[in-house]
Amino acid sequence: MSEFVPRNFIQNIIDEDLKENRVKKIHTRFPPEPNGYLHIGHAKSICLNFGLALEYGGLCNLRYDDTNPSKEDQEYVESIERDVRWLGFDWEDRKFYASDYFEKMYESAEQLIKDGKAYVCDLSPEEIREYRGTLTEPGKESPYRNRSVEENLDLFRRMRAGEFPDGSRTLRAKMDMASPNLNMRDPVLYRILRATHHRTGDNWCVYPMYDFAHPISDALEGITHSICTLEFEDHRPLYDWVINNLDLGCKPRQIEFARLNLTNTVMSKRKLRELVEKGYVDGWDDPRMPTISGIRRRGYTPSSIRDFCERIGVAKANSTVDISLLEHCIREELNLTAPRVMAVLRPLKVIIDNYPEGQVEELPAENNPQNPELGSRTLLFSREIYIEQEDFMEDPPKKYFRLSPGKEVRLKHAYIIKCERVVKDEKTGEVVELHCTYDPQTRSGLDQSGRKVKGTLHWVSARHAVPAEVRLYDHLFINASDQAENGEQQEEDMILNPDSLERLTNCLIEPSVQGAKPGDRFQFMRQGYFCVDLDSTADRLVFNRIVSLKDSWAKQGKK
RNA sequence: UGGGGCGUCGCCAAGCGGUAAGGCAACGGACUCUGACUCCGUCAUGCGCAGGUUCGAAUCCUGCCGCCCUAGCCA
Repeated sequence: MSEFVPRNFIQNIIDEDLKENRVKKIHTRFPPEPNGYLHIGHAKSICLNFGLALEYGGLCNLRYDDTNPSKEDQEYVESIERDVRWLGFDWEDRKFYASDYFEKMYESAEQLIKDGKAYVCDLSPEEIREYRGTLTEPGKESPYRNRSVEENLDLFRRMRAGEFPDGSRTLRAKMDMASPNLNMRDPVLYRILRATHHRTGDNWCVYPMYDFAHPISDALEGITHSICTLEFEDHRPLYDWVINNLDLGCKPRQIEFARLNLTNTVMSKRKLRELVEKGYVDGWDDPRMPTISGIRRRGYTPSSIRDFCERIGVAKANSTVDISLLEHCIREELNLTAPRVMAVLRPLKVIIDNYPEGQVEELPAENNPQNPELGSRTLLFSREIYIEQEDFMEDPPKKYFRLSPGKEVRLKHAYIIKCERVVKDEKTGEVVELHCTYDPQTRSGLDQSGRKVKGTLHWVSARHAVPAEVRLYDHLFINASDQAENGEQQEEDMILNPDSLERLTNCLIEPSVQGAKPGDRFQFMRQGYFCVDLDSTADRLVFNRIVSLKDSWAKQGKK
């Protein structure tokens, strides 16, 4: 984990608020709408809000912003809680719902009416739009704007009582139809909506709008810093208006920051939903998805995500973080914690002609050279083994230091072997088998020969290896206008990567992985970090590639 | 077009008038029984542009330019 912890502008604001005694103890909240699955962009917000509370010895609430029953569902609240917990944060007994405050919000609305600051408007949605004006022209006042307090109160109560059809009337704040900020042109506070709410059922047929509900929820919970994304910047005057025109005993401060964008993926709920619904991925938790559930299934650790969120920083400039930073974070952690194991993904048979038939040798192998505490295991070596197809080339390029005819390599933790003969399929010409000889003097740890070879290969014993399926993942999207020097990548410029998943079903892995459970992580030597998938069964393991190892040889090839 | 916000290395991002942190990526090299890891080195005379103030400006002022948000009874 990095020790580098940058201070961001929000921390500066909080420091100032503390210093000036505007607040004594900070209190934040993470306010998702339960209408979809959380993604890594939400993780940034979660880490920010809970992280700030932790850092300053304050509190952070979990609060569902459930003011629109037509879009929300209980299914989502469960997944949200699982995800926040998985990330390592705890809201203790502070799980709230905006819907908990519906009665209080309703009372607040009546108070605004009594104060002459809100009115019931009979304009249709289309009319409201017309009356709102445009970016350059001021709006017109609603003909219902000057109803008496009594009439407004009566109408509003009857709205609540269900006397009017959906959409027929609204409660609006009396602000300024000429404001250059369209949000201030008498915004709607309440609408009539007959939909069953996931918590309040059919108790209500009027529901508060976000702009009214959010500041009230914040104030009621004693939130000191209400952190949201940039698009709400224009709503801040409205947020403040609600806070200042109601006596809620608390004046939270709204602060906006830039949401996270990542290269090679999409983040909008709409596009993620589309991937799922059109079957481009297997579900919300498909390991290629940037959802928290997808990332978790892929094999990322919570700590690597927290590290990532810390490293990307918090600022107000729109930005797109290179996904290689995320990959760096998980590699860095797993390098220290993941046991190493040998797995052959695309097997090529090797027969060691001078190795005694039927002999099996036990070879000791450390589980993690970076971390001796992870101990060691015993490998089984025999006459027939498998190596990786790409570790042999009949006609190798310069600087290829793997196996080729007449050349030598070391088998990791075992012997140096030499390739003597290549057996090919007569029809296809495909290499099907290699015959090699080994040098008994070169056994790892006991090597007296003093011989040096450039290449070291991973391998498995044919008799002892266990079969497995391995799923290789690549970026979900590639940039169509690839490597455009102009930097920032737009979601629109991206096309689905047709090779984002490669399923290998004939993999062979050393027997020590037997008994591994879903979620267990390994480094497959020379290949990458892998995680046992949920699809594994008692007799067949399935692995997800979390991330490959860096590969400077592959990079050579691209030049 | 009104209003709001933002422009510091390929990507993030510090910096708050005293002479451009750091991370990722990239590129060299060392080491290596993982072409991994690790280590060493390179990578902004420059902070959107142009003027101005100042002994001194990424930081202050003026004017431009570019990008994002905004005309839901969504959040």
